[in-house]
Amino acid sequence: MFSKTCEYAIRAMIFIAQQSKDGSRVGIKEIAKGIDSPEHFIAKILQDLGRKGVVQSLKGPTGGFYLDNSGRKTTLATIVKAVDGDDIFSGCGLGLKQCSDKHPCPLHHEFINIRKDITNMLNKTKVGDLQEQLDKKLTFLRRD
Amino acid sequence: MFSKTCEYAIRAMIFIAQQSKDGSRVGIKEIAKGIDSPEHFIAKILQDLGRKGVVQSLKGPTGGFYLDNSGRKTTLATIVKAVDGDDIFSGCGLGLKQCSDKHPCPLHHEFINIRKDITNMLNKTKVGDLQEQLDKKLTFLRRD
DNA sequence: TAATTAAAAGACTTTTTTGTCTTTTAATAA
DNA sequence: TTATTAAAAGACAAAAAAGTCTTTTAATTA
Ligand code: FES
Ligand code: FES
Repeated sequence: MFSKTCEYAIRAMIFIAQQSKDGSRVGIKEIAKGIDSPEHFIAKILQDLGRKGVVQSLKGPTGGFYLDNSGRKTTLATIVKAVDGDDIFSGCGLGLKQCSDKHPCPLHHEFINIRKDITNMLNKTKVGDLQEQLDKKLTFLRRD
Repeated sequence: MFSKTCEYAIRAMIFIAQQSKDGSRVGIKEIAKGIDSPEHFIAKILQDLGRKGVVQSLKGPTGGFYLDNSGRKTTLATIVKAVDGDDIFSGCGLGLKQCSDKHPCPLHHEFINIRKDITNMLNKTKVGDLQEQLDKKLTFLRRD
């Protein structure tokens, strides 16, 4: 469904939302442990998201990654688009060069319903909402 | 959603169902042209599906790939499982080592609905059904 | 201001996926 | 039964994804 990069990105964003809700920042090492990802790999992913304005960061002592209140309203769709592009939102399920109602592949009519559900889900789900459930220990970002 | 290999496999299966419905066989070159895929690549994919009993073939002159009436009832789920494994049917959407109701990731409750829709769709859709729509020129396997 | 801290940047490696090419095997037809 | 045809098999190669390591830059703190 999503690339490994994108899975890590989403998990990291939720973790950062949680750890920085009091206005503090969280470092790469803590993030990597918190979501069980390779440290340098998630660093690169977050740098990329930083350049795109999806996450915020600060260097130096007491530095790290954080999300402000508006960042916590970021939708999963924003993250997925930034990392994986918009293939999942508009690409053909059977790999035709483009998806089209006028020139549909055999799976088109079934597929666009599912694609719409995925799109709706990603558009409506905000990082902050997921973080709240995490706070209540209702969900988890790693398997211990 | 699916790997390139799996996309080609599904398109090839539908094409073979169409071209062999009169009891004849269709060669690799024709299949590659018909679905716009690399010739040697789809050959390997179909050999693999052949070994797994998902498609039938015959060597020599007048040889090629074909599907009998029972093969035409093959579901997309069978093809997807044979090629991509069952990640899409049971894997965690955020990449946790395993998906579980007891230890759900933040996306779990939203994700299992979509996964169920995908599973239902793949289980109910048969190669022969898709081939019929193709015959009526309602759908296409390539973009010209 | 100098030392320290932590992200940013970028080069590099490994693994997986995707794609290509050549040789072998098995079927048919002359 | 020999020549021909087409899939099977398997070795390679290229590209993309995933992961690692080192150096640089920009903050903070002493
Ligand atoms: S054309 Fe394939 S999903 Fe739309
Ligand atoms: S645990 Fe992630 S989808 Fe079920």
